[in-house]
Amino acid sequence: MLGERWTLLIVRDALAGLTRFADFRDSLGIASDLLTSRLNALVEAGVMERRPYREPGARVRHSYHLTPAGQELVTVLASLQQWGDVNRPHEEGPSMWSRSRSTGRTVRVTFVDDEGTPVPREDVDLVFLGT
Amino acid sequence: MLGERWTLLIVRDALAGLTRFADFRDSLGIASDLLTSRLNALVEAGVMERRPYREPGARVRHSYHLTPAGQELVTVLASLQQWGDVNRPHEEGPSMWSRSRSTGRTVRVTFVDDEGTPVPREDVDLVFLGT
DNA sequence: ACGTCTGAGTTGGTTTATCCAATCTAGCAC
DNA sequence: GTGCTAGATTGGATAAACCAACTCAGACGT
Repeated sequence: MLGERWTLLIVRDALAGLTRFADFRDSLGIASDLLTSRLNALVEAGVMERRPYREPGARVRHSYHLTPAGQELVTVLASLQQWGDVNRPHEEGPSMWSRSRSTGRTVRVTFVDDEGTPVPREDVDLVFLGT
Repeated sequence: MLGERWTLLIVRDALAGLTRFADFRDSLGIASDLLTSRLNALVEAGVMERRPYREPGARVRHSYHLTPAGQELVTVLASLQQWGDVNRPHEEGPSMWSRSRSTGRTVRVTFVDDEGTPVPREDVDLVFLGT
């Protein structure tokens, strides 16, 4: 579901604080029919929720907000960003990074064990069930 | 590039140890023309590399292996898996998890600050440049 | 040498998804 | 009523995915 085109980009923009249909459309350049379809799918999947809002002198409209489940995707987006930053760098440097809201320090995504001790990526093994 | 259909699934299977054309095709059920195209794109992008190999009594063929850059994607795949495990669980439980090769302990993906101290996801803020 | 078999692609045609522009739909202002 | 606007819908063009049939190269049996 997250693998469909545009979906993770919409989530990224939502993490950046966008909430309105036109904001997503203008930021991503996505066609409005697809944006409707993707937002509905995200709402259906419990990643985003629709909220009514009202600007003065305008009728009620909907805005789109990440649910807690959607906010959890920050880890996925940050790890993708981190990978691209290292392995496909832009000359202008990264256009996004992660930081602690409370301390202001830059943070990164990594593996930790059950005691919270970081584990280097080379030491991590994916274990698969089934075939 | 990673967002194209099948691409991350191929990487996941490569992390699971698959290396041969037929293995990827049979595991994923992908059409062989698309598999050719995606493997070429991954090689082109420096995520996988082609290696000649030879089974006894067969001609030389190619196998596909993750480069170091490709192996870095384990963090992305693990964070996606972790999200799905929590937010879209299967009744049979997860079909994949991460563990430390050296200690055997289960590991998870999380944010840490520059001292290696874990930072809870709610405290993490994505910072964007530009618009 | 000759024909057969097999894994790894290629090719051609169909189906599905994306793209794009034009159109529609409320509800508010006037 | 009429006009305006953001959000959404529709229809047709383009591109991507899908599927089955085919090619190709080399090893093997005889």
